[in-house]
Amino acid sequence: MRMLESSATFLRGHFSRRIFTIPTATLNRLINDHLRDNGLVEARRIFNQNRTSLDISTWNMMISVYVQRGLMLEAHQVFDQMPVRDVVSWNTMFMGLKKNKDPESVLRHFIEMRRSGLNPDELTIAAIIDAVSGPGSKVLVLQIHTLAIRLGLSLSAYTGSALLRGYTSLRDLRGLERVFKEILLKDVVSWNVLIMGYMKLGFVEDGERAFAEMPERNICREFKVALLLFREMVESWSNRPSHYTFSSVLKACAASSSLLMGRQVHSMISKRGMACDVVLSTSLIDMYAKSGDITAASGVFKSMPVKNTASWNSMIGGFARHGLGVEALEEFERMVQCGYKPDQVTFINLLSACAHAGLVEEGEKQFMLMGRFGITAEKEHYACMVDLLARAGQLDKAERLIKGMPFEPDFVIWGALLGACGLHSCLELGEVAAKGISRLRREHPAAYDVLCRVHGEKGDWTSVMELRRLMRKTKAKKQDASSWIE
DNA sequence: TTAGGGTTAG
Repeated sequence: MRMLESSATFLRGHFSRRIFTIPTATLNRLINDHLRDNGLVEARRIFNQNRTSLDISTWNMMISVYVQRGLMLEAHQVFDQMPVRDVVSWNTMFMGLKKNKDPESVLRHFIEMRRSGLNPDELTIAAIIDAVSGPGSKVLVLQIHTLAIRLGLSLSAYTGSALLRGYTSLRDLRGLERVFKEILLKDVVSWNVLIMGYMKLGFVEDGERAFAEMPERNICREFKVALLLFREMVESWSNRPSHYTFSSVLKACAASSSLLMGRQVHSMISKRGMACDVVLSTSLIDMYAKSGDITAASGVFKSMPVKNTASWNSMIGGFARHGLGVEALEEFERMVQCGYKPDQVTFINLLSACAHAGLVEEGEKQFMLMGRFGITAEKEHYACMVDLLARAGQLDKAERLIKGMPFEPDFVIWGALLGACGLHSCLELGEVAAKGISRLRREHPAAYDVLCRVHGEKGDWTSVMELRRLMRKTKAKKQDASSWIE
């Protein structure tokens, strides 16, 4: 460090007297050494003094350091002042914006990058795909995939894994398989993401249909394929399953309530001595609870030498799912006694446990006590409370709670109220909820259903017919698609 | 000089 400082003084001296021009390579190395040694202030000083003569790689490194420390404003400043930018400069910015959860800026910058005439590389494609992925972005994912194919980047495992995530988010099984086939050298990540995608889609879309079509007894078609892939991977030496692999597979087992496979994975984890991993154990609890085996979930939880908030949340959530409200409350008490700090999720789980078990008073009490732990009630907590009150038939109270909320009711809150109105055949409030949802310009799958049924029960067939007509009309509406990249 | 996949909820 002292050597670095003295060399900087030496160079600065010569520079100020304009005797020598300092070789760019030396300056670059000096700044890089400072950055590596955590000397950001000194690096920035040398950088600012010499910025006109610096290598593009040094500019990029400055941006990268700022991005890694979450200093996006500073990263932006350096990026904006660059005389020339290369693909690394753009990629580094994309990663920073992505980390900052700013997908719109990622896209804006991507378009700007294309206009500047630079071609994306595999890192660019991956960052963009991750930024645009989501159920409503079909056109974008397809466009970027097309671009990746044209540039020959869809063959890479790095880009491929992002594309796999993209197609999973579109719930596009065929797209998922096509991308996987395209990847030339599949690595552990490609396999993990594929397995995860298969499981997610298998559960949501193909579930019962695949189950019925299946020639064998206990495994749905997609799960069998995924299990075979998983075994293939376990057996191949270069693709040893890691913590990531097991965690993905467990999450997938949980999502598909695949207890059989979950147990197999559990024994693989134990055999490899990975049973102590907090994340894996938490995944195991979740898997067992979601597959219906709450005893096994509780067994894993009790055997954990180290726990964290997520583990407790997972256990409390498991009890909630099983309608074991009292157990959830008791576990929560133990959590607090053991000195763990509950977070937002803890209370969502706890309140939903009360809602499922009909423990109205206890739920209200916990809702009031949240502040003691420094947690402010957010929309999610209000949604649980609306659910709790409305399910228990206290619809007026639920409505009052919504009116008194410090924010506008959202889709989840109206949905909870709507569901309960269906349960208790309350037309008046059901219509309020349905109107609330339509004001958000959204469709609720149960909205028409609930209203039709309640109108039907009252013998109001004119309204039922009108609703059915409306339903057909909305369903027939097609989504507009437009191209705005390139 | 940039580097992807893991836990809890609704």
